[in-house]
Amino acid sequence: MDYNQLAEILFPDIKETPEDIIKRFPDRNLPDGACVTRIGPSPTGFVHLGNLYNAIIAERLARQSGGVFYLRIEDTDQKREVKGAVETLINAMGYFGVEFDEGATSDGDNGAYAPYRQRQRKNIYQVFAKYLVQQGKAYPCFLTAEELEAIREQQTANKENTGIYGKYAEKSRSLAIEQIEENIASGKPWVLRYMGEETDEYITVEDAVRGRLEMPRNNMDFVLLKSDGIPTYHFAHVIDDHFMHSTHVIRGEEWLSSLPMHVEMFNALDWKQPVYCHTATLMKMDGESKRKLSKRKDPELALSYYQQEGISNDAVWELLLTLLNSNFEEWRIANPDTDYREFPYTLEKMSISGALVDLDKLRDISKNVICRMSAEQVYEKWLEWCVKYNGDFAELIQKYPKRTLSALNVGKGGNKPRKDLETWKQACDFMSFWYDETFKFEDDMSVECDDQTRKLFFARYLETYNHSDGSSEWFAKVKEITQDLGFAVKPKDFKKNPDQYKGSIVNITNMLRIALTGRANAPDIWEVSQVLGEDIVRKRLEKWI
RNA sequence: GGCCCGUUGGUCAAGCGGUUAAGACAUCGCCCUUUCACGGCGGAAUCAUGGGUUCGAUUCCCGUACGGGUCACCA
Repeated sequence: MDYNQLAEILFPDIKETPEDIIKRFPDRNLPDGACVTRIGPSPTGFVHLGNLYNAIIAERLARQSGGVFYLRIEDTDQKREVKGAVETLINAMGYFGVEFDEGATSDGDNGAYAPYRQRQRKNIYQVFAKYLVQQGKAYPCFLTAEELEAIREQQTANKENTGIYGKYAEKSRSLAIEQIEENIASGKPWVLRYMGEETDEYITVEDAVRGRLEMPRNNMDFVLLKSDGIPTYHFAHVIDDHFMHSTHVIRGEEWLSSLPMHVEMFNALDWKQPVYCHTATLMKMDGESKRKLSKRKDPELALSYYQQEGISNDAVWELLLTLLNSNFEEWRIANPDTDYREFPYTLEKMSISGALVDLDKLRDISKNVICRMSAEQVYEKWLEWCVKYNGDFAELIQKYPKRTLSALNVGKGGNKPRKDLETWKQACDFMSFWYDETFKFEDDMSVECDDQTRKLFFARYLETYNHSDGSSEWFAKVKEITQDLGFAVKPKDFKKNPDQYKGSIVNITNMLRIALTGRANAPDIWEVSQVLGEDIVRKRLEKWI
């Protein structure tokens, strides 16, 4: 068989040579040790936690080494493409603070290795497809879907491996050049297959997160180019990561089983393999067992879930970092105020078993993240979220900016700040008592004491209330009333001799707190009163007399 | 089914042949406190399993079980 002739029949329009392509995409001029990484999502419109997880690794590796982090759109499957998906992806990543140095942008491409959308790189792939044909390493295959199906059935029945290899490849491989020419002339669809070798060799790959991997060498005649001339993932990955000069390929472990194909291609083209980093799959607890997070069953898989729930982007990032590097939490405790971007991320510390996404843990991280922010930052981020997801509350915040800011400062002083806010969504609920518009009773004060005591207390309280009292003056008055009402001023006294008192100061202050804030869980009463202002305080308490 | 990957408390995990098997979240108890929270102290709770190798295995090797992935002209 004359491979050059075959190549011309298959790719008459391809005039460029591999050398031309090599010239178009010269080496990157980067310092030693700089990592070039990327994410290569398919534009399906669904961005999930796993995308972010891998993106963070790639981003960290590149940024920490002074390298490049880019976005490549793997749109080789037209059927699954969703309009606007690239923009959705970039926005979602941007929300979580992931920015690209180069690559696809919402309206084009940015960078010297463009295009960054695979469908636009068709020509590049075909140059190498043609080259492989010339080398006798690839051939056209005219098998129909039905024929393929029949082969698969036969293989399943024989308990053989499925796929095109060995004797199953013979029919296509043995086609005479005249036959191929005729098939093409008559418009029969064909795919380009790699010429696999029958072999029982093993290959070893040093995976940067999993260590040494051993697997059987590829023996499959896998598809390089689909019938529309667009490459499969396998072929596109090899070509793109070579010419975009990726040093590290970070991807999920579901790619592990196709690794032999990729190794085969790098060898066939005599190119250097990138460092592979196969990451663990994110899992979820389902009843008794762990399972992979699924798009349909688990809303928390979608990145948009975290946005809707108002979970701060920093919190999600920190959660992922704790899953990614087991020493992150230690580092965080040692460096409570440092930006998480300063954390020295390493591949060696990566876990290789599937981590469970623990929403409890996320809440805890989120509390701490928000606690670390200044009131101004909280104000800004919370408002930003509200504008998008809770318009009513956004209005409220903007109607009372001063009060909101003061409210956010309550409990912040001292070295043991309160950690009331978990998420922006929860903040709307927790903060509702600061505004008459949203004030409501969540707890019942009637359990604290009888109606008469209540009336007496509030009457006395308001009578003696002086809004300009300091915290200790104010509390002295509360204690005085408490005592006069026959309640224990010290909770311990009540504990010791419950019969001697009608109750304890705890009941009184609980009642006061509920009257003022509508709930038992709220910050310091005096501070709250100061922020609320005398009018509101009086108005809320008067009704209980 | 073939091939591949994995398995330390409820969860995330440290651990690289000899440890009282870290730490975090959750949970429980106590303390602090005007409540709640915050904080502090403490408790309960883990090496899937059977064989080797070894003076000694959570750690190394083999088998088994369990979980996961993959076997497309999807990525």
